Amino acid sequence: MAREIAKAYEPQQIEPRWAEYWVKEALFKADPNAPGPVFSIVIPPPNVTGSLHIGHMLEHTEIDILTRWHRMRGYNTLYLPGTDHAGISTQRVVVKQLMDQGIDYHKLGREEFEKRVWQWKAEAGSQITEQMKAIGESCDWSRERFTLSPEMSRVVRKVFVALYNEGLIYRETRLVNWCPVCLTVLSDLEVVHEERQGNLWHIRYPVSGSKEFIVVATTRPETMLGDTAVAVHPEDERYAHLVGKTVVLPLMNRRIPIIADAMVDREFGTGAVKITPAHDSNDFEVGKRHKLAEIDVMTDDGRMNAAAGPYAGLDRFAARKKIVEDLKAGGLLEKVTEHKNSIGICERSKTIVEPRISTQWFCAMKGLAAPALKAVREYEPGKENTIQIVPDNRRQEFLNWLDNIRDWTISRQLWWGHRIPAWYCGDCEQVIVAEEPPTKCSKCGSGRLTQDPDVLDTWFSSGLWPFSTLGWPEKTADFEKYYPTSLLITGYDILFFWVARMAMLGIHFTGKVPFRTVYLHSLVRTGSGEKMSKSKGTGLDPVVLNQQYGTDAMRFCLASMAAPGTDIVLSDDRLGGARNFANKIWNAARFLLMNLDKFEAGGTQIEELAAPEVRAKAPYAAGGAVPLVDAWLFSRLAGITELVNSALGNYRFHEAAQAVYQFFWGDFCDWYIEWVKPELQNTDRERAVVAWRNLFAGFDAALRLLHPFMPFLTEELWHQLPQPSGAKSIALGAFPEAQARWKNDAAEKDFALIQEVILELRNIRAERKVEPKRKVAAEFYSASADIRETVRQNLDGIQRLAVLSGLEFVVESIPQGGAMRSTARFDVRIDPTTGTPATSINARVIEASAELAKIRKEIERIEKDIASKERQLGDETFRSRAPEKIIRGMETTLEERQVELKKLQERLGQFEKGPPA
RNA sequence: GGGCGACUAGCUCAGUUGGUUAGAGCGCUCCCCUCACACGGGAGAGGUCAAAGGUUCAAGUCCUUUGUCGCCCACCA
Repeated sequence: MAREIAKAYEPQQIEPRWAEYWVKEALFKADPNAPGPVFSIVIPPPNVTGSLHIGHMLEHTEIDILTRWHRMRGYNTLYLPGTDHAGISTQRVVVKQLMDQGIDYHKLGREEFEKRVWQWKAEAGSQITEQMKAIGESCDWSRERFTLSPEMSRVVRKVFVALYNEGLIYRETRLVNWCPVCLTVLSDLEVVHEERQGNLWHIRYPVSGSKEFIVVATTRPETMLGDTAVAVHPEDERYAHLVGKTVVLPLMNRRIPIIADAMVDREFGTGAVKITPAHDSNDFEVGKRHKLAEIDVMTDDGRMNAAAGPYAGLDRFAARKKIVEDLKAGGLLEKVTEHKNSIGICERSKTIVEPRISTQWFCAMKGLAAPALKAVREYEPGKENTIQIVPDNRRQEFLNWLDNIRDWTISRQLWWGHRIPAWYCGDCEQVIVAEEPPTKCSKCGSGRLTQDPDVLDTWFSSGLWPFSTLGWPEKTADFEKYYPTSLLITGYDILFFWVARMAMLGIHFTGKVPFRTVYLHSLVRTGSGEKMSKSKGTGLDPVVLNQQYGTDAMRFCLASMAAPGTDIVLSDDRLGGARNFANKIWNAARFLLMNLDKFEAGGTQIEELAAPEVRAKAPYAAGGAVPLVDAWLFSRLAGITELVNSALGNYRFHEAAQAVYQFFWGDFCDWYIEWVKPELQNTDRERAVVAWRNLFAGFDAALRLLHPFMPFLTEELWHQLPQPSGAKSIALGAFPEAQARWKNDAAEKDFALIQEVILELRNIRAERKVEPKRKVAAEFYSASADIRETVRQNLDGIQRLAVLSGLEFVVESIPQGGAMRSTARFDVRIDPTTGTPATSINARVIEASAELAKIRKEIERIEKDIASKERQLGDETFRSRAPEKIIRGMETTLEERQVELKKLQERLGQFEKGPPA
């Protein structure tokens, strides 16, 4: 049976097949009755109409790595997928789409509009989940959820009504953040602040019945049309005589009072402030204190309204311009200065947010925040009902925010979302809040009821996600088994938007924290440090990258860069490196497969290699002893496995990925495979079988270690290699555990010595420009009998990997100079006459002088090192305080350094006598 | 105005509790298309860890100050 696979790894040929297989076989369907400890994770639901971006790719890679890792370790694992209706952004997308077709969504009417959005959701909504399937995320697709599905909506209504009945949800008129483009109120979090260079206009307000002016400074002249007072500080002597008088509001010719209020900063501007309660939150407070009128001078789309008199109809910025001109013309503009201030921008539309008086629904937060605060503050490993936040520095951020939390504006003037379950009676003042539509007024019995037109902030339903998706409020098997979820992986940019709200609502409604740990992943940034964004054209499209490099390479690359707490800048180089790694793995497997035939031809059933019990017994001994290289490999494997398991347990993806990389490429391919090649063909059948068994067991373990990072590649290769019949997927197999019996310090030390000997020999060859294939004679010297013995026992491998015709053990130290190298423990020399003869004299002189300089530099470095060590070791305080291990180690190193120094000095002496042979 | 983070090899970045000669990928130099892999193999060069001070037997790692850059929070007109 010929086992041939393509010469290079071609992910496009492989990925779709396994992606489909995993879904079709429902391999990752969770079973609440299955045994094992629980690992459950719910996806941060991406926007239903969105598509996968690079941030998702990182997030989902991390989630899937941990999910697959836990599953392989025998956990009862659930990875629950789903999407978010994403109220405001979805509505914007559909509105724009309609606009492109020349349709005004207002004219369509609410019902028809909602229908169109559902239609759009049906068409576009599966894109992101299809992509998730295509990149092989190991979700349980039978449990897919959507925040606006009937089931989730019922939970939303239930929660709303409960909070209302508890008095935590209320309706009130106050100054809110208004987006004139989205035409809805926004929560504080949806307003992003930006520092911008603006102006401070100093405007003269004439004092009534006097020739005096009071000068106010403002950054927003257009709001003066709604001024209802001018305020000064009560103790400001400059204006004391004016308090109680009135001014004539310029342009409007309205008389407004001069009042005294302590909120005024005497140092700022002129010390006199215009008060516009309807358009500034500070002024709103002042207005309340002084019972001032609130004059809204704008329309909901940011134009001046009728109250703005002659400016009505102008856009707010046009009005500003016009007003400034008019003031100037009237001699009322004293001066204009530059002023930097931070302004609020709508997160979605990027428009400047307008503070505006409006009646909205709010959720009181203080009471909800307290238990969440407690759960995070009191976290300790293993402590029930507390939440761990990783990385730790985000924890303080979380606590600070919750400490200063303000009420949450939960209503939105949108059509796409969970409609607020509140009805207003047309015949009395009654407000009815209920889970199901009421038929008549609970107070007057009237049937004239209208439902509140607004919908809920999209984060309201997301806030319920960890329990709404698991069947709450019913005590379903899923809820009982998988809640609280084990872990939440999400971006730190939505720590407050989402994580905090889930924590609060989860604890409030279920009495338990919704997740035990929150791991906040990095953000993927562009080369210039910005957050990647498709709209800015700076985003990398993961679908394109997956095509180009393969999903596995992409995943591996992201994982290897995902150090907690630092952002990621992705580069083609880095992706290419990961792709090369995938190819390396592929080719190592190819090597195994190509040789399997030969092995089989020798009469051994390859099925034997597939048997788990055969693999479990590795490393096998040949002739009574485990060959050094095998003992070394499995000892390394034990170390790497330990490291990977501990790194993944601590969300240190990069450490885990890099460790596997080094192991596979460096240890397994460069050394192990190269070393065992001849053994596989050994005419001593028993030895060959041992070599094969060990090779397969080693490769099998490596494949499993790699699987969470590179699921497609490993699944494909796993199926190509002999496996027990009936085994469906590497994903359902066991993850390696570090075996105590694999640990072998002596083997690691001995093989490291062999590697060093080979390295030094190759080094001389390269320096002497010996042709790669030319076998040269070499000499070896070591004062240590142990070292000599280790080298003697591994002579074949050394000769082969260093391309020697023979290695002679000499009894005396090899004189310094010529084609030799020294370390503290041994000397090696090659016979230059077997190498390539004479380069030109000129070249030799240059080389010699370069080497001389190198030797001198090295001597200098070692002398410095020796001096520092001698000083430390001679220091009594050091000896008494430093750990024994450090002292011991330093002493040994010092001895070695001294030997090295002596040899180098000898070498230098040789050089000075004359050029080397 | 507060708070946080970054500054380590030409580039992009690792470096958990301070402990013997600071690492990786890419790039660079030299040699090789050797029967798994040129998406490869072999051998190298390259860093006074942003600056200054301090703590310590010992500092890339802890403290202070400064500089540059980035982020978050905050109602200063």
